[in-house]
Amino acid sequence: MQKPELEKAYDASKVEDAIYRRWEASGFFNPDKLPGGKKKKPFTIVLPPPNATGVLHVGHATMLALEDLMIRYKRMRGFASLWIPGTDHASIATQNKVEKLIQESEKKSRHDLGRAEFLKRVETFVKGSQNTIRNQIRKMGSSIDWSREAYTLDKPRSEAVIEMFNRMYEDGLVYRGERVVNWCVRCTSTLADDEVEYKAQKAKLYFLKYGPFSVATTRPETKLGDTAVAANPSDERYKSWIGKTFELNWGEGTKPLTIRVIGDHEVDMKFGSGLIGVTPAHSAVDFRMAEKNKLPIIKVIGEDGRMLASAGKYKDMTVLEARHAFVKDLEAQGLIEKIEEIDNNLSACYRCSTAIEPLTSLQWFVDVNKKIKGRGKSLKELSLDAVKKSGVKIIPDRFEKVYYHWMENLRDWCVSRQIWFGHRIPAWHCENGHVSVARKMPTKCTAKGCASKKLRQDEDTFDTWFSSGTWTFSTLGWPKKTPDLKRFHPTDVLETGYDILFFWVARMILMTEYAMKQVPFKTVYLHGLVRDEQGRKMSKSLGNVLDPLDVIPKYGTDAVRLSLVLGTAPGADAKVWEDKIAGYRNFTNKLWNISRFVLTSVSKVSRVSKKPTAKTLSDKWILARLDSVAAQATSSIEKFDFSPAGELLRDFTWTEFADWYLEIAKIQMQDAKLKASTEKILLYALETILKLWHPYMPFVTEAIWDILSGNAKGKKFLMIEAWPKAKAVAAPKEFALLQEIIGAIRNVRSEYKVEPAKKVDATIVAGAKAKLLKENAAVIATLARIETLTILPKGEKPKDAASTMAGGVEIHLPLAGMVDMAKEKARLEKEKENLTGFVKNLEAKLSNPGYTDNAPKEVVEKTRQMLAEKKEELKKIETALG
RNA sequence: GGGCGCUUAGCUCAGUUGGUUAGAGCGACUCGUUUACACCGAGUAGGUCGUGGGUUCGAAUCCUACAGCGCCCACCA
Repeated sequence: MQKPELEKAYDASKVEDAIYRRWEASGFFNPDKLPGGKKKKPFTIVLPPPNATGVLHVGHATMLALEDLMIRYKRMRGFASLWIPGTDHASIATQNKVEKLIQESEKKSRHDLGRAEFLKRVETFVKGSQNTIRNQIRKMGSSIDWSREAYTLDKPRSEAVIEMFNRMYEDGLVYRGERVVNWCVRCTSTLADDEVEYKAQKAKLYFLKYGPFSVATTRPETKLGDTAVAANPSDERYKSWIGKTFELNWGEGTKPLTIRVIGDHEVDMKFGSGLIGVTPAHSAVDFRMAEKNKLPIIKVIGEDGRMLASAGKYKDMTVLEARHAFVKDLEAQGLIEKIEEIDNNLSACYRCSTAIEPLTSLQWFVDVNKKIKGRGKSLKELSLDAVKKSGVKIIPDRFEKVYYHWMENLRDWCVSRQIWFGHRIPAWHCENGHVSVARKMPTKCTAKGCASKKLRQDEDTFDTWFSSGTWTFSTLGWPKKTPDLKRFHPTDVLETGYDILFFWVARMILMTEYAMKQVPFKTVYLHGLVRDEQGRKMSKSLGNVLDPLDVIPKYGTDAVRLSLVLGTAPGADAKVWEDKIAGYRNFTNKLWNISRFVLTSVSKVSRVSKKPTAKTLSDKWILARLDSVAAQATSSIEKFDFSPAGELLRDFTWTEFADWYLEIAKIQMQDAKLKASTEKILLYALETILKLWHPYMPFVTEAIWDILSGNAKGKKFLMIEAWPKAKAVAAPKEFALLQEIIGAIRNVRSEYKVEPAKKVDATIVAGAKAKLLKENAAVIATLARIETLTILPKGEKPKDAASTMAGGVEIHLPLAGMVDMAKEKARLEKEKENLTGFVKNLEAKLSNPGYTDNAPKEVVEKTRQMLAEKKEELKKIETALG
């Protein structure tokens, strides 16, 4: 065949899109279409569905790079690799985004548009987002099965959500109740406990005259809804009061309150005055006290964040307005004793940062503590068992503890949201106030003794995590018993950011254990946050956001992928910046040029898949290293150590293969006897290296593969080639000697400022190693740029020569006229000093019985050998110095 | 208030179960257009491994206390 032509520099932007199209057209992203695919063992990953709120950021790029790496690796290992794509409707996030857009462009609120029109707008927006996301996923080179794409709000997933809720309802795990919930005033919706964020702030602690007491509070306005005051039962100051009631009057325009004094062990005697004004409607803790003590509940804050009529003259004021007005009025009446500044947490909505109002509301809850019929365990217990007993492994494992802690303290999950965009709750209210939960709208009310036909569906929608919690099995067809579900569930790996361990990972485990009686995945691999070079979070306001779509055209997808995978560890935040990507772009180019050299210098380009025979020491060395590297990389990848495996591959490819073997191959190919075997080794090594790199940098490796396999019969994509199988073997030590000698000569040349192009003579006094060195004289001479290389078993140091020691042999470079003898002496003195220290060190060690008695025999033996060698070297240097 | 993580060369990070005088990439410096690659090659400099104590023949590695940075959890009204 013709010699292939390769551009001098690899230009990723010219080849990537075409390669992706060919991959996609091949159908191999779908495991069923792989040769023999139906019989292969499955390996499944579900893509954590990106929110349909817009574009993917560099965190998503990390996720895609890691997941594609695993998927491609397993595909090459012979698995039916299935990676399922999809998007998440992300109810609150998406609704907020669209509301903002409409507000900006049309100055209209969602209420101005009405539910139906608003939802239409959201759907249009989502379709656009999904297209952007699909395009970005393709750009990253993701070998994902587009034929199985899902969306959390499409029909099959909606059916799954409805089925899930109905089953839970039938099992008595779902209830509707009035509880204190986290209420976002801006979103006008509830939030789950973990959807609330806390921000440290300075707050004023007001000490109020509170009937006969003094009560401290940071939220005076809520005191208009107090129905009790709580003291620690062992607090001597208030003990006698417990059980008594008194009248509390906050002044004109407010309603007098009847306050009961209750005892509660949760009250901290040391905080404030040791008393808590109990506001059952606006504090979860107070609500529990109210339940225990059967206290009345007075709601003073409404769902719009304004005071209710129960707040008297403060009605319709916002919470903050009411606080100011109320404090002013109290001051006027002399009811404020003092004001202190304290540190506390402000709770805020995780989607819009608005302050959260705890308030009572009638909502749907999932009971996590109730034992499930026929299972004997609660959802919480099942979820704990999944990790403790059923073998869900979390990487890094410290997150297992975090998971347990969260799950153990989990409270009932409020799943209803007052959001328009999402799955409507499958519950219907009748005119008589009954509720019917069903899979589809019933013809009449299902409550006993009621047959009302006037039904309207609950206005609320589900928490977005209630639907994404079904992701591993709803994407495979549940509740239908599909072949996919049977074959690919449980999935193998869930790869996602540690920031959604609770939101999503925990919920998936909970819902899957319930619905499937299976774990959703066997391994959870958590990646960290991507930060900028200074370790700051990337954000629009800081202007430090790195957009994958900006850097891909510049450096290529492979370089971007490498920069996100190498130098990072699971669960640890990673820093990424443009120069780092540029560095990996250089490496892609290096690999390209390595290939360019191999493919253009061999006499015939062909596949060499079987390990060729080694004819020289260098051949033996590179083949042994190749085996070891393949074996080590494989075992690292199996352990999810992607970064170490990649670094090993990079060091091997660049340093050992390119800098050493390619240079040696140039020499060997000059030798007619070695030409053919060297070429074979080059092709074999290149082929193996491309395979090993493919999961990390799929584009450049596939591009080279395409040239390498030319028009060969049965040509296949590298993507579906078999992963190299190899056992680690020890590389010949003799090669290290060559490297040492060459390095030492280069070093001396550099010290004496011998121009790299200039050839000099050299004499090596090598003792027993002379034979070996003579066999490899060409390699030494060429790589060290020696004109006449003399290798002797014994000899004297020539005059006016620079000398050095390497691997136990003496090297003399008679740099006539170039050697400054004083300088040469100084250099040797320095080396002597160095060696003397080292030898002393070793001797001290060996004369210490504590060491020789306790250390393992091999270690001691190694030290002895080292000492002998170094002593020998020292002697030679001393001789040289005269 | 609890818990977790990090602290190794100017920067980003490796350092497996404690065992040569601690490594890599980038950056710096010196030299070089050797026909794969200047997105390159050869070489050099640079670290008492956050601090104090302890265990050990031996500690970057194990224990302990402390400091700095970061994160998570929690009902301090």
